[in-house]
Amino acid sequence: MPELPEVEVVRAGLAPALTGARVLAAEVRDARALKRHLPLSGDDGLGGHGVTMPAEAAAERAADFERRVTGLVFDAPQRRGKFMWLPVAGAASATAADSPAPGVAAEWALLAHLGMSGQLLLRDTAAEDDRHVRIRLWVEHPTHGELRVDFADQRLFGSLALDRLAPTSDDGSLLPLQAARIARDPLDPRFDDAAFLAGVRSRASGIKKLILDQALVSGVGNIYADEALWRARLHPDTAGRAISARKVSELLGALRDVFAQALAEGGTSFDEQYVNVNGQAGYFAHSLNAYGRGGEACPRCATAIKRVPFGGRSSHYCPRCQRRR
DNA sequence: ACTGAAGCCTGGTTGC
DNA sequence: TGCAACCAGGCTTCAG
Repeated sequence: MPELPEVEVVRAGLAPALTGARVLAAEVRDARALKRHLPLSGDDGLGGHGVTMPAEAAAERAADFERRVTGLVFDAPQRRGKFMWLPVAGAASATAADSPAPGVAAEWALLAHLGMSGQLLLRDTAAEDDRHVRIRLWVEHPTHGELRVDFADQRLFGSLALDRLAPTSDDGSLLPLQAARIARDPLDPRFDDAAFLAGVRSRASGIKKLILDQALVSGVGNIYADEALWRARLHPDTAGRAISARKVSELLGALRDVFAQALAEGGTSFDEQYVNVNGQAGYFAHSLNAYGRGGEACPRCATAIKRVPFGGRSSHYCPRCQRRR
């Protein structure tokens, strides 16, 4: 499942091939992979969620995306939490013969969220189809030539979109509107440790719920939440306001450690749900101490790891190392 | 202001 | 064997 390390591996993998690349053509095979994409004109009346898309609206959304993405030239891929995007390069491209529709200029980006099972794959133009390819782009890079970018997504929780960029409030860097409320991640040099500490210690919610809140700290999903809590010896239900400042700092350090280690190992691959841009799995699954190890011995104290329901999914923790307060 | 649940999805697994 | 129910989980929306 793509969390920060997985998304970052994909972002870094796309960078050499797509920075400066130009979109030759686009094919939307399944408009459900455009949930976050809002057509410029002809309001289809959908917020993108909760309503089954009528066939007409789906076709219009697909056509709008294909038309507007064709001809775009990308700058280097960026990431905020689990969102990543390719900024559209400056106005130079907009004057070409096959220029994009008016309104698609430097302040736009091709936004991607991988959801649960999304993959961005770089393929040779002649390569066979991977499974579950929902959207395909043909691009041309000045030095690498032509290649395909395939967005594959089994469960369709992810999506691509053209989204507008706007300056952030802190340093004025550009963020897609849909990622505007996402906090920085713990590996970001500009991450605000003090704000995180204050945020955690002012809330009554359980600490696991808090670190899954992307507005407080981004990039954390179920796997790394369980791993960081295990490392910091915190019970997932411990109220934020009951945790000492020192312990919150320790947890932040644990998040940084687990992210950095997972990044170094190419991410965590479970059930072939996550692969890099070449379709290869990561190795961090072998390094997990708690997640997915219900019933197994805690690597620290040998007590059986507990698995309990948590908001429609599961929490894994050691009942001895991670005592409830 | 906060919490919990529903809804979006498919494919592998489990149960009958 | 065949089919239904269930589970995985990020994010948004809505009801309480």
